[in-house]
Amino acid sequence: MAQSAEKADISEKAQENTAELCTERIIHRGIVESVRSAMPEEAELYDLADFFKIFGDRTRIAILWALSESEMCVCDLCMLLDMKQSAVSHQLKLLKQSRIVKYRREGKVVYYSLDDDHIRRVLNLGRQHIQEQR
Amino acid sequence: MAQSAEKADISEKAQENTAELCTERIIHRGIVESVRSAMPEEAELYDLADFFKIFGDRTRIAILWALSESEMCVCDLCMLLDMKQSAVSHQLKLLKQSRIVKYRREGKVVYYSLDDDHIRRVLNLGRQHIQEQR
DNA sequence: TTATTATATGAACATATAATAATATGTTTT
DNA sequence: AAAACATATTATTATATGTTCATATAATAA
Repeated sequence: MAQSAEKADISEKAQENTAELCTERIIHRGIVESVRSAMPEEAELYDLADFFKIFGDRTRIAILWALSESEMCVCDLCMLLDMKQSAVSHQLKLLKQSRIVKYRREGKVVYYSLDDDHIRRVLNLGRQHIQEQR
Repeated sequence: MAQSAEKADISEKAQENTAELCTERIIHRGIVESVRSAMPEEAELYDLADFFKIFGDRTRIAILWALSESEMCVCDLCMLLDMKQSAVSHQLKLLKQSRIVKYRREGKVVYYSLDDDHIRRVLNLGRQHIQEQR
């Protein structure tokens, strides 16, 4: 009843503008509704994606891997990774903003390290995963 | 000796072309060398980054969150996420290629689900992390 | 067979992102 | 104070990525 009403609604919309909305029919209404109620808020989806996005770059993974071995300064990272200082600083800024690394200053030198063991655990899960896929 | 030779070499290059190489001085040679020996191969860095990259998108996170609740077909996902079917299929293809989701066909309908508990653990670690940051 | 439905794919476009060059900032040393 | 140095930032450019449209494929029903 509610279902056929909605179907009518959908085909109406489809006539107006096929491109505007998802005009698919629901196949498993019950599942869709129960999953919908388990979905988080928009902001949480974006935060979660943004968190993982940081790990999704070769340069940042290299930096994180290095920092998982030892605290390092920017200059050391440049040399290790054979990269321009500004490129390294850019990535460190992102890592800093996401609270994935922390830093301490000692005179002119800034030392970076992993923010907490949480980050190390995420890294290790990823390492495990790709090991298994080989 | 080797060191001063290298320095001379670097400043020479710097004169020719400042942009060519990392011209920074090494501050902590010992650390750089020991970390260098702990770094993985290039391919492993890329694989790890590619793995996390998949989680670094709102749409894919939404799909994964949904699939962590229940197996779903493409059509259901379209309705749940209010997205075009082709957009959903494109993302499912990426998830499939990375072996993050698996699928089974039942007639015309294709059901997707998380590939293994590994994926669920990665997701949950991420969820925990952003919870703590709030 | 043809029609219908569910999903997949290719190409194009718009946006996001990483690296670079050039420059600025902040710290120490002289 | 000025010079030297380590790091940060801004603007730009090249590349990567997500969504859309159009179309293709696969399975079922008539």
